[in-house]
Amino acid sequence: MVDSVETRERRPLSRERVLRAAVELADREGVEAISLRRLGQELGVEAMAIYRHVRDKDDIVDGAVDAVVGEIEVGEPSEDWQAAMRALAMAARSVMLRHRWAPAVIVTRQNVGPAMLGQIERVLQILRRGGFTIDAAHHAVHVLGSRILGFTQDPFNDSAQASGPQPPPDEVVRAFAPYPAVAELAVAARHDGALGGCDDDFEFEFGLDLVLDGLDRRRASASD
Amino acid sequence: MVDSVETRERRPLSRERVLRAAVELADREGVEAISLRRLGQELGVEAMAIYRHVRDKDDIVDGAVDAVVGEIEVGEPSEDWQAAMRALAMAARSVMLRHRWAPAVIVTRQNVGPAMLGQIERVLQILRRGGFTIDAAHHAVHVLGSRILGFTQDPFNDSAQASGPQPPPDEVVRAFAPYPAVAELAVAARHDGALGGCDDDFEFEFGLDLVLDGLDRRRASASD
DNA sequence: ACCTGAACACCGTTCAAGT
DNA sequence: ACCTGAACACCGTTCAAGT
Repeated sequence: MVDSVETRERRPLSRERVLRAAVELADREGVEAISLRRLGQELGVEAMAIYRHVRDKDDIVDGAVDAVVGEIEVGEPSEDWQAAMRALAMAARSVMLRHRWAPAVIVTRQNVGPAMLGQIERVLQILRRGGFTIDAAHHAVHVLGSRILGFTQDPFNDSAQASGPQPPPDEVVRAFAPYPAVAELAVAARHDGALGGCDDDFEFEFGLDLVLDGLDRRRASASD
Repeated sequence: MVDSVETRERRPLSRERVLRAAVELADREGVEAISLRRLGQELGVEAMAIYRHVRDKDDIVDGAVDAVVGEIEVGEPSEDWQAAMRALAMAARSVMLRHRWAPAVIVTRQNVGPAMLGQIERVLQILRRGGFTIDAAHHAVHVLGSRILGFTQDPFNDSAQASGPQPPPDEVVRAFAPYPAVAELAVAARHDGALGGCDDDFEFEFGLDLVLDGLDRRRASASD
């Protein structure tokens, strides 16, 4: 045993250890309980020592959220895209039920960590393989959003964030190298910024009409 | 002019005045900016004076949210339930775009103020008049949820809240007198608590399948 | 009756100082 | 190199005291 749990858990303060403590604390007492001082206490260290390993409190909360998203289990997706999406959604849900504070926090922040990006990549791949065009997959990601998946922010998201000097496409591709489907989408949606830069009004109405259609179909089938 | 804007706006501190200041402050600087001290400053009063008119900070935030929800304009709903729901959703959206901090806050808190209750009542009436059964309307409210309407909390909501000694049905009806459709639903759903007491797993899968079906239909129509 | 001052137990964050 | 003490500018909330 080269690296026992004990040695990994004890001594050297690390970003990972801080984030793990934050998740556990939030699980026990809610996100509100997360504070530098409290976390220090939990880790047997003075609060200020934590600043050596994280930028600030927001960094801790974002990191804790991404750690939670990272817990979502991911077997090889089924061939049937609906079955694959359903399995992913249920897996996401069971994780969020273990960390009930997480969905609300995800919805508040617009930070997208690597785990979240990984899940978005997974969703896009399932959809693309299922025959969705880039555009259709894009809209689908929005509809599935935080409500169904618990790991995408969105509601009334002001997509104005992604303005400013835009990096050239190839740079975008390089940054998103581990996430090819996300990169593909980012480039495709480039007319108004990489990812998140999209027509909010359209996405909203797309989701709205999808839901209204679905409800109407169920209403009809129930009253038959 | 019996009650000019000046006299209404100035002098006597009131709950309404506090909430209005809170909404304005959040609009300008985000929810984070809402604090007793800051609000006092804004109102030209010492922070502690505010406690005469609100219970605590949570009361202020909940009140501010309900005030925002109250801004949603509500003409006489169209005969066609889909058109009526669409109009309501768009009205809700435009309000939430004026108060971008609100949706995230709504999602966090499980408090349901009178304005929110009024909107739920409206939704239920539209659906019932559109031919939905109580059950179907119930599921519809969940699906429309915070994502579409911006004024219903829900995501991964632990419905365990409504346990404990249950008031008799007629008392529920009395409390919900101004909201007959909500009352109807509350009584109908009483097997596990008035409103919010419902099978979360079922609601989740209902919404999930509705969205997946809708996406599949659109994917198909796009690739034809 | 309504507002205030002072106090308590907390925050996030910085930075010079310790080892 | 890594952690700490002390400090700053904030929090929510209570309560005795002022008018």
